[in-house]
Amino acid sequence: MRNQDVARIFYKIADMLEIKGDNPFRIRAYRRAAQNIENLAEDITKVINQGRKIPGIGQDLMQKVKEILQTGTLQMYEELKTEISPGLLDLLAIPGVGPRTAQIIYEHYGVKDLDTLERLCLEHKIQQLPGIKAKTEKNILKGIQLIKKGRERRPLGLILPLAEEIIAILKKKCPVDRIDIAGSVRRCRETVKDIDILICSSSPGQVMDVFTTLPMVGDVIARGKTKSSIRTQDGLQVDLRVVEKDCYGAALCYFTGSKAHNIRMRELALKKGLKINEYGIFKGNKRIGGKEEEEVFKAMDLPYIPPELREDRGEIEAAMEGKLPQLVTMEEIKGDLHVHSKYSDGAGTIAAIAEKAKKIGLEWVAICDHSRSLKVAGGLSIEDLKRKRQEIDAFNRTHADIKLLCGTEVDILNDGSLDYPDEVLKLMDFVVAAIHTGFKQSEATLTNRIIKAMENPYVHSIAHPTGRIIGEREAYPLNLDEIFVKASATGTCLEINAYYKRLDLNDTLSQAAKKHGIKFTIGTDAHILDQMEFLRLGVFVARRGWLEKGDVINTMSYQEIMAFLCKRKTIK
DNA sequence: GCCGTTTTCGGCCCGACTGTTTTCAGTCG
Repeated sequence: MRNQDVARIFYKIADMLEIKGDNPFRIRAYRRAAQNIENLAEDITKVINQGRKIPGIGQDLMQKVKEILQTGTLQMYEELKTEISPGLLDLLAIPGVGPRTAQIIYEHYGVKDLDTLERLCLEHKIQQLPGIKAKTEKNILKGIQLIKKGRERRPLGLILPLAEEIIAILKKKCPVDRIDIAGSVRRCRETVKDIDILICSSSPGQVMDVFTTLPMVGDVIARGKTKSSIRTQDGLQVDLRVVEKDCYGAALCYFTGSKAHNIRMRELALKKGLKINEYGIFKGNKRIGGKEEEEVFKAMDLPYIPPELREDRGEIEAAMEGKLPQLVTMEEIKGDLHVHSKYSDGAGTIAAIAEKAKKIGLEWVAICDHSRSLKVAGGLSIEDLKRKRQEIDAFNRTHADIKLLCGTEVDILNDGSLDYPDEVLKLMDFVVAAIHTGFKQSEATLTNRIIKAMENPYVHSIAHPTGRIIGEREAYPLNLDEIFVKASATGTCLEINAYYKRLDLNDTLSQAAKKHGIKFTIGTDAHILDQMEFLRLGVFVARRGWLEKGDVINTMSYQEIMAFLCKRKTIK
């Protein structure tokens, strides 16, 4: 039973209690517990066996967690399911339909699935219900169609450019004093559900006009004086808030979230006899600040907490103790440690990759092509690899402003051996080892393959360690504890793969690995030149994983990293 | 159901917009 499975049961219980009209704080307790379980970087069974506490889980919920782990379910949950049809929960998923509306529809028509509800809407049966009229019925219909189209979270790497485009248009067409992306995009979550934008302007009406008529608008959901929401033709919701200059910082805090972080901050404020909302910091009725985000934290006697950390995963406690990390920044990154070239399945020549790296502002880039057995990806023969070595050496002799590392992404074969012999690996500046086959093997087999690879002195890092692909493929089963211990013992780095669909290791696993003293390599895994710009996504993951400059070897200069990588080879 | 710098009971974050109302409930973030 995985953490996610336990969390899912608690989320469902919360939904069902909500429909029953239970105590809202009890409902919140279940959601908070679910979220905290979801965020655990370690297996919940292990955490509980060691008697460690999980925030938001008291005596009662702890008992329930244990019951789930032992029996695979929960009696209370099973009982709730007999009271509340699971189909009713699906109604809650419709945007615009909350517990109240779902309950009314269910009571009158016993609707259990979206198709039936859609038919009833089309027959105008829903608008005959108490408190529901034509407009609401139409909105429910829209919501159903939206769900059918898929309202899943989307990768940040695809959404961020859109958010930046909207900002650029608003800046161009309206008088803008300040403007920022807020919400989960600002916190750099790996996937996002919507885009939040905060703006301060001398002409709010004009801002709303421009916003609700943006070229990508498919639908205007709401248009108010301070808040408007649109849905793009692609079905993505974008919310815009206009705020006064003096509230900007407080509003930015508020709309950046996360919700869990905000709740903690507000609770903290209450204890200090203060109140914070999106309009500022208040002592009684008197506003004592809110123009800048820093003021909000300062009022709580806290240092500034970077958006990437605002998930209520311990950042407030760390801030109180003065133990916040100095997060690694994009400016500190000197190179990319995983780019494919034309030698294998990449599209760029050595020279083109170097040129692109220079444009991005890098000092060096490691070109890591696939190894010989990965035929579908144009894996290099030993002869071709040696040719590549020569070309890169020649390039480096004639270029001072950008340096190339000759690398390989060597396959970890089914028995854990590597796809090139040591005498070939030895010729490389940088070796990142990866599993590309046998995903269906057992946890023990897969774990042992990686462990064996880490024992090879020429292997510097493990590429995309868990193999997950966002929205497409689950991580393969691994004993990550064992892997972290081994990585630490052998001095092997772990990769944060920055390709927008991978982001692997992810934030919480990176944070867990850091506790073992492991160092990280960030690589874009770019197969076309433009993908090298995903580098920042890798930095976002690192920041969300609480990593500092010293944890990420991409922050080293060319001389430093060459020395670092060389040292690893001589350990044997 | 959790939790403690108003601590073992009594709190628990808070405001905008919509739609259906005629002062407010529901939903959302």
